[in-house]
Parts: sequence; structure tokens; C-alpha cells
Amino acid sequence: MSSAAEFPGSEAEPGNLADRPYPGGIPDATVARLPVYLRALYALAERGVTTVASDELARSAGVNSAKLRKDLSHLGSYGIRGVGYDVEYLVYQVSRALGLTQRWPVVIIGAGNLGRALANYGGFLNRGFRIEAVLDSDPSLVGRKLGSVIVRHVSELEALVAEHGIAIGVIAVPAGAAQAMCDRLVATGVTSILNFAPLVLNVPGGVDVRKVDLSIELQILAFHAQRRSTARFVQATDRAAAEA
Amino acid sequence: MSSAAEFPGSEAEPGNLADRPYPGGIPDATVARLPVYLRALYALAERGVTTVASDELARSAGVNSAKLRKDLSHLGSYGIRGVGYDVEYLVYQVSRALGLTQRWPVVIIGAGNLGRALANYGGFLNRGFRIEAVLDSDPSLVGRKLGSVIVRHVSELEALVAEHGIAIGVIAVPAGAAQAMCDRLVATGVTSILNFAPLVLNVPGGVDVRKVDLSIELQILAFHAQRRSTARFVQATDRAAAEA
DNA sequence: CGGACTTTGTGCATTCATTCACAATCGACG
DNA sequence: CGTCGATTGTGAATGAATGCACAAAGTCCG
Ligand SMILES: NC(=O)c1ccc[n+]([C@@H]2O[C@H](COP(=O)([O-])OP(=O)(O)OC[C@H]3O[C@@H](n4cnc5c(N)ncnc54)[C@H](O)[C@@H]3O)[C@@H](O)[C@H]2O)c1
Ligand SMILES: NC(=O)c1ccc[n+]([C@@H]2O[C@H](COP(=O)([O-])OP(=O)(O)OC[C@H]3O[C@@H](n4cnc5c(N)ncnc54)[C@H](O)[C@@H]3O)[C@@H](O)[C@H]2O)c1
Repeated sequence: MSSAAEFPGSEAEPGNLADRPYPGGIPDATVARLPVYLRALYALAERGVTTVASDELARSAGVNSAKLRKDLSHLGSYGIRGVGYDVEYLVYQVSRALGLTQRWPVVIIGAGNLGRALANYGGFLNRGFRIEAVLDSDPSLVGRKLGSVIVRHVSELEALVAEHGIAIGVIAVPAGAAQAMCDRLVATGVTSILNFAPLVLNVPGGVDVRKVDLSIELQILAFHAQRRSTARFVQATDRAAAEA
Repeated sequence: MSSAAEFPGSEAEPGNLADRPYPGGIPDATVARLPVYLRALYALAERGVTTVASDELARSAGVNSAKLRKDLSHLGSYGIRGVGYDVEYLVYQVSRALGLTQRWPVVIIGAGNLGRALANYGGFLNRGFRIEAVLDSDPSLVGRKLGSVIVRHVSELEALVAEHGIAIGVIAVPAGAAQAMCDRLVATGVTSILNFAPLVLNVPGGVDVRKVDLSIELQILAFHAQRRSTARFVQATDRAAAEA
């Protein structure tokens, strides 16, 4: 992969774009899509594609191509007009924008059904993240091997965070214990939290919480399903009303 | 743009609100928050609270109170000025808006780490959903009991969907098999899909796909974590530059 | 070397979402 | 029964996101 020097951006005098790549900040909506683009780019790279136009990349990412180009334009001007984007170079730029040039140490709290699935899952370890520890309060789980790590007791949380410089905590404990675990994470200096427990976590400013909530997703699906199934009925009602 | 049918008797008759509760449709952003409100309401109800003001409910849901009120106003006018909302009644109204007065039959495809965690999880079964079947292609998993159901072979998909009137499919198979499973679900008439596999599913119009993607969430966290950690550096750099 | 062709990057209009701020409306209470 | 404090519901202002459409900028080929 090597040097970026031969690509636009480095030579074409955009000021000190190299020093501070994303001056105006990247919109949240864009940040949320960058990982999708990144995945599509990896898939292309694996198929041996070296260059891709916004149109095709947008299709694999499931978005409008103008949106894709505008998103990428927030990172800099890395395309070549008339040609498209160099896949490998764009992978690098998107990774850099997302902060994936370093590998982030992660702790998972809770080794139940979900925590085990997460710890066993190799998918997000590959790129950008490493699970440094899995913790549980249940003594019968401590010592068990999950994926590549051994379950430790939750009392070791603070020590492990300090030792491994952990920046991201994943909460996979029952809802009743989640806020307390969150508080401990925050007190230890963790400022990025991924929450699976079904409640709204309370955190001070400067701490970033994202949630993954299956029930919510299902309920949103149910809403649309209901809307679709009543659409026919409403149409019929409308016709009846129009005749009256 | 042209279709006048989109604005159904807009100013003519506000009277039939009861007949068609949500005339203009509920904004997506609102739909996505209703489940959060619902959860907060259940928590209040369990604590014995019978009435709640938008301010407090908004706090437990982690949103601005004006936003909460506007969201709820899309369902109808169910508050009492000077008092607040009746918790039990609002639970009913939000449930109804989300389509949770019926119980939705769900099929989970894939009984691996994740599928097992989902099937064992009682959380979203309580309200609004029931797992009717868990399917896998691995014969050694077929017959195993997960939660309250027994794993069946994936070849039974079409029959089970028809038999149980399944409307929602959950995809928890490896990425390589996800699109094929999705196609089969769609062909069988399932129009609501929750996808855990890390790829963008391709579906025809009228089919609703939502995704849960842990890698994406972690990457978004990484972005903000990086931004926070470079903020100090940039500030220092700025001062240095200002002095030069 | 020049012109046809392709594709990016972005200005602009439009739509969607958030937040503010307050009149309208309610129960409570004297 | 009228006043008062509380709270809703919503116009209007602001801000964010989307998608169109096209000039600018490149490639490619004859
Ligand atoms: N399993 C799923 O599919 C699923 C789906 C949606 C949401 N969730 C949510 O994810 C969370 C975990 O779910 P699960 O199915 O793994 O639950 P689980 O009960 O299987 O596991 C929870 C684990 O957390 C441990 N634990 C409890 N208190 C703890 C504490 N204070 N510190 C450390 N560990 C503690 C328990 O010992 C247990 O091992 C829950 O909040 C659940 O609501 C799970
Ligand atoms: N486990 C996690 O924490 C996690 C996290 C993020 C994403 N995911 C994604 O969720 C999906 C499932 O993850 P997992 O950890 O459970 O994987 P897994 O390998 O443990 O399980 C996959 C299961 O699907 C079955 N399967 C394969 N092809 C099938 C087919 N055509 N029809 C039916 N079943 C089939 C396999 O037999 C296996 O039991 C994957 O796409 C994965 O990328 C998982």
C-alpha cells in the first residue's frame, strides 16, 4: 500500500490539509455512513478491484451517489475526475478519518448470552479493535475462556482499564446493573461506551454513549409493517368516503 | 409531488382523527423514539407512577421535552394541560401507534452465537413479539432446544412462514449467506427484516430492512474518541501557530 | 494534440428535524 | 366562581441533511 505521496491531496496544495485533515468537522450523518463505505471498499479490494466510481461504490453501499461524493468530500478531495477513486487509497483515507489507524482496546462487561457472542465474534476484531478483557460478576464464569481472552472478575475493571489503556467499554449486563457499570467506566476515564442494556444511560458531558437495542429495531419494523397492512384498508375507506 | 392523494383532505376535516389516528404519517425520527418513550413509561408504571409531565418523561428518555411533546402530538392529543400524561393511557396509545397491540411472529435464521443469544433472550418477547422458529443449516444444531423453541432446518423456512403467518425475519447467519436468506424471506412474503450480518442487503421496494451493526457502532465511537483525543493536540498546535 | 467522454466536487433548492417560546388550557384552591 | 400556577400543543425560527444538476477537471483515443 505504502506511500500516499503519488496521489492527489499530498502534492496538490490544499494548504495544511495533511496536518489537520478535516477542518470543518465531519457531519454526524456522514460519520455514520463512513463505516459502510469502508466495508464496501474492503469487499471491492478483495475482489481485486483497484478503482471505483462513486456510482458503483454508492450502489454497493446502498446510498445515493451524490451523497457518497459529498460525504467523501468532507475527508478531502481524493477522487480523480473521469476515473473514480483508488480503492486502496480510499480505504486508507476513510480508515484514517474514522481513527482506525490505531487499534482500540475494548472491554466487555458481562459474559452472559450476549457478552459471550460478542467475545467469540471475530468480525470486528480484525479491523481497528481488540477485546482486551471480558468481565463478569458471576464467580462461576470467571476463569472461563471466551474467544482469545479469559473472563475476569468485574472487580478488576479499574485495574484492567488502566493497564491496557482501554478507551471503549461495552455494556452487556442486565439493565439493573448497567448504570452502575457505566458510572464505574466513566469514573475510570472511559469516554466511549456501547450499551446493549435496554435503558437510557446517564453520563456526564464529554462521554459518548451509543446504544444497540434490538427491541427498538423490532418495534420500528412493527410500525412499518402495521402501516403497510392498514394501507389497503385505508385506501378502501377513502374510496368509500369519496363516494359518500 | 403531483399526487394530491398525499394530502388527504388537509384543511377540510380535522374531525375524523379518531377514525384515522395518524393522518399525515408519523415522521421517521419520531417513530424511532417512540419505543424509548414506551420503555420509560413502563418503568414509571412499575414504580407506581400514574401521571407524568413531559419534562420528567423527557428526562427519563434522554430527550428534550419540546421534542417529546411534538413527538406525542403526532399520535393525537393525549395530555392534560397543567397535569401531564396519564401513564397507563399513554402506554396504550404509544403501543397502538407502534402496532404492538398485536403480537408479531418472528423467525430467526441462524442459530450460531448470535442467534442463540437472541433466542434465549426473553427481553423482547414480553411485549409485542414472539419467536416462532429458529432455523439453521447445520444438521447438528437442528433439534436443539433454544429458549422456548426447537431449532429447525432452514429448508422448512417457507412452510413455517406460511404456517405461523410470520411477518418479521431476523438474519443471524454469516455475511456470505445473508443475501440468499433475505431473498428467500422476501420471496415468501416477509416484508420486515432485521439484519445482523455485516453487509447491505438488496431488497425490492416495499420491503423494510433494518440493520444492527456492532462494527459500525464501534467505529463511530472510535471516530469521536479520536476527535476528542486530538482536540488537545490541535489546541496546542493552534497556540504554537498563533505565536509564529 | 484536440475533442469527446466520464466522473468528481459542490452550489443551490428543498425537505426534514430540532428547538424555542408562548398562547391556550387545565386542575386546584380559596 | 374566578384567579393562579402548571403544563400542553404548536407556530415559527433555526439548523441539518438530502438530492439535483452542472461546471470543472480529468482521461482516453484517434
Ligand atoms: N441476549 C440478547 O439477545 C439480548 C438482546 C437485547 C438486549 N440484551 C441486553 O443485553 C444485556 C445482556 O444480555 P444477556 O442475554 O447476555 O444477559 P445474561 O443474563 O445472559 O448475561 C448477563 C451477564 O451479566 C453478568 N452480570 C450481572 N451483573 C453484573 C455486574 N454488575 N458486573 C458484571 N457482570 C454482571 C451476569 O453474571 C451474566 O453473566 C441485557 O441488558 C439484555 O437486556 C440482550
Ligand atoms: N456474534 C456476534 O457478536 C456478532 C456481532 C456482529 C455481527 N455478527 C454477525 O451476525 C451473524 C451471525 O453471527 P454469529 O456469531 O452467530 O455467527 P456463527 O458462525 O456463530 O453462526 C452462524 C450460524 O448460521 C448458520 N448458517 C450458515 N449458513 C446458513 C444458512 N444458509 N441458513 C441457515 N443457517 C445458516 C451456521 O450453521 C451457524 O450456526 C454474522 O453475519 C456475523 O457477522 C455477529
